[in-house]
Amino acid sequence: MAKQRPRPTSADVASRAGVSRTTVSLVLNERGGSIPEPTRRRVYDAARALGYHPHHSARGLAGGRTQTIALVLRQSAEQVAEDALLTETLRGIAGAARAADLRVLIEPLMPGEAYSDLVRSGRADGLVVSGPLFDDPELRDLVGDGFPVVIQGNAADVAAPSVDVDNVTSARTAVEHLIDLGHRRIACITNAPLVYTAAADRLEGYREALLIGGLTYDEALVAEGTYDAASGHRAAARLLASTDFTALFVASDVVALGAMRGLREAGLVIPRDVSVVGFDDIALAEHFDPPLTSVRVPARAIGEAAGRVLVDRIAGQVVPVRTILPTELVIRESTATPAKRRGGAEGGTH
Amino acid sequence: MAKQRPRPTSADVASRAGVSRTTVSLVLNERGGSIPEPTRRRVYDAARALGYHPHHSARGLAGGRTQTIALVLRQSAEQVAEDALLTETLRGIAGAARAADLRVLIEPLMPGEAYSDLVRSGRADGLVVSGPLFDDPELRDLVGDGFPVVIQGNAADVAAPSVDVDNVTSARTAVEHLIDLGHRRIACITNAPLVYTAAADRLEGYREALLIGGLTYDEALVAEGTYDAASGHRAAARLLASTDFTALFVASDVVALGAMRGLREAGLVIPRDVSVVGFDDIALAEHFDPPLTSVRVPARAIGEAAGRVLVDRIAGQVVPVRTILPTELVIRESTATPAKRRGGAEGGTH
DNA sequence: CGCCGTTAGTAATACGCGTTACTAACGCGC
DNA sequence: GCGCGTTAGTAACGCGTATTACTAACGGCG
Repeated sequence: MAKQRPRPTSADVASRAGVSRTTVSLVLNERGGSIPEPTRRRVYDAARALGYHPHHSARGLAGGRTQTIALVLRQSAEQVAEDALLTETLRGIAGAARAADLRVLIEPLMPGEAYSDLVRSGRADGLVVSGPLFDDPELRDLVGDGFPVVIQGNAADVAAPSVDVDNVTSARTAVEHLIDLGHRRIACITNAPLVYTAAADRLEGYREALLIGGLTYDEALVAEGTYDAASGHRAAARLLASTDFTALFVASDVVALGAMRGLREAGLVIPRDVSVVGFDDIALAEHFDPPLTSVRVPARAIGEAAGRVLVDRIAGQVVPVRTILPTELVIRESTATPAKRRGGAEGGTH
Repeated sequence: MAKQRPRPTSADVASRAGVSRTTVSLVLNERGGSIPEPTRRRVYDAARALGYHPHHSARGLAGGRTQTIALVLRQSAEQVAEDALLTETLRGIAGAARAADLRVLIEPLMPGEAYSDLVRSGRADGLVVSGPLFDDPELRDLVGDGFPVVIQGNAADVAAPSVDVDNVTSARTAVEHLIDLGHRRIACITNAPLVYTAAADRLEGYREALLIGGLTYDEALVAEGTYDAASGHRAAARLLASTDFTALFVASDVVALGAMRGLREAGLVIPRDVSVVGFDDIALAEHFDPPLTSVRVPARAIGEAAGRVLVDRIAGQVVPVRTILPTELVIRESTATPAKRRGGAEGGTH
């Protein structure tokens, strides 16, 4: 086995085509504007005949480019595991990268771990950083040094281009839908601890909707979820134990599924007793029981946009500082007008 | 901005430490067994002081190694999108790679697209190929040439080491659970078209269980799913329209969710009227309504094992041809003993 | 018609940077 | 004083790309 044929080099192609290595390089990189068709063809033919593929490392060494971008996952393991949209985003990035003949490296990076090896060793030409960042001085330095970085999510205080949805407005729209239906006691379960900007933003949207709707924000109606369905289950139980409400906004479909289970276990029927709105519109949301009203986040498009912005940035072009993609509230059967009072003290203004 | 300090090279480290580049290389790669501690320390100190990171491309060019493995996703876009376990597997691979100081490149490869660029350009030292392969001559050639490849899934006719679960036995166990509960009319919805070995194997497990249980295999009880929940929904509707059954084995949790919805829409209650068993045990399965009995597939462990085998293979060690990881049937509330016949033909009309 | 400035087309060469033979110097034991 | 092991240095190598250099053909002009 292991034929180990010795990799054709550009010199092999050159001699077979009867030209110099320079010409081979120029032709194959489509840079030799002045090279006539016949020569070109000879080079292509020779390359194909030999099965020549330029040696990636050599090319990287010579050109200072690795044709690689890295997707840095700055989230805990559990968080990634629950991120139903990550695969889609990844595909989007890969697609955009592929269009520019780049490839994608995955770099899970626990908080505290450094980017330096990845970047300083010249392994990637640019970074898509996914996930929240409280304060990330190393990342800021990187950006300050002019290294191409795109943030997928809220850029916070880092001066890099970002791609995201408008979490505040999206959440507001979702909650406004509940208000429009006539709900007055609307609870909220966050998708993550509030140190994460996405979570904070969605909660802010919830507040804004209440404000606009003339309702008062009540801390007792807010519970914290942590990425997974189990946390939604717990949060729902907590809320049910301490207060009552006719609608529930959960800032993540995954968490919402757990919450729905919690409601059911309390004997409540969705949407008769409680309406539920989720966030993300994961593929499964449509098949929940009942199908979940949710905010559709265009994960694939986010990935594509992030990839494209990074590619452009690497190419030295001017790129938008901020790319905000639209969301859409998908209304399904988990939301309805509140049931007529079943005679209880329902708190708040009637 | 863009300070553009000019990357320290090994020569910089060498001169700062007062040694030669050779010594730097030996020390930093921990290969110079004969270099005394003081020299070693000087090199380390100099490297740290300068923030030296060996240039990846240069290293690859010199050493013929790229310290990179590629995860080749040989599935359609939709399939990947629905693969709830992919993220976990990816993390497993990344973990194993990291432990050997390798990184992971993602390569979505539509059927028909070639590996050659990736491999012949020396971009990766090895491949984890995920997803089914009907007949893949190029992959076979690669393996024949001695290129390190690990198959995640059923290796089929390719002579590369593989990592997988035993789909046949796992499915059999799941269906046996239904039989043990007393079910006699057990339907099946596949997770994918049967050209995929995993799908075929799971169906085979279903058949075996019936056989062992003394039941006859009835084609009318089998419907084909295609990765997503919607297909499960359709398949369930089809089954309900043409036959009746008291239990349903769905070879994918995602598909099962759709099927459950279909059952519900037909007015059936799970598990009272129909028991359902899924496959994969995705994180959400526990929160379905009712919580879904399912076969737990250790996705993370599969990824880790695949990564580890590949790493060892690249290092030239002898690796197991086949690694089969155990599954576990997780029994939840979606399965129960069949209801006493409520008066005759159950065919959806009660 | 011959010379010169161009330009097109291709070649020669240097370079990027770490690794790895191979080589040399050094100190030690015998 | 010789041989050996230890320790460090020299030089070549891997392979493409960028830059500079050169050659031949071509057009214009005197």
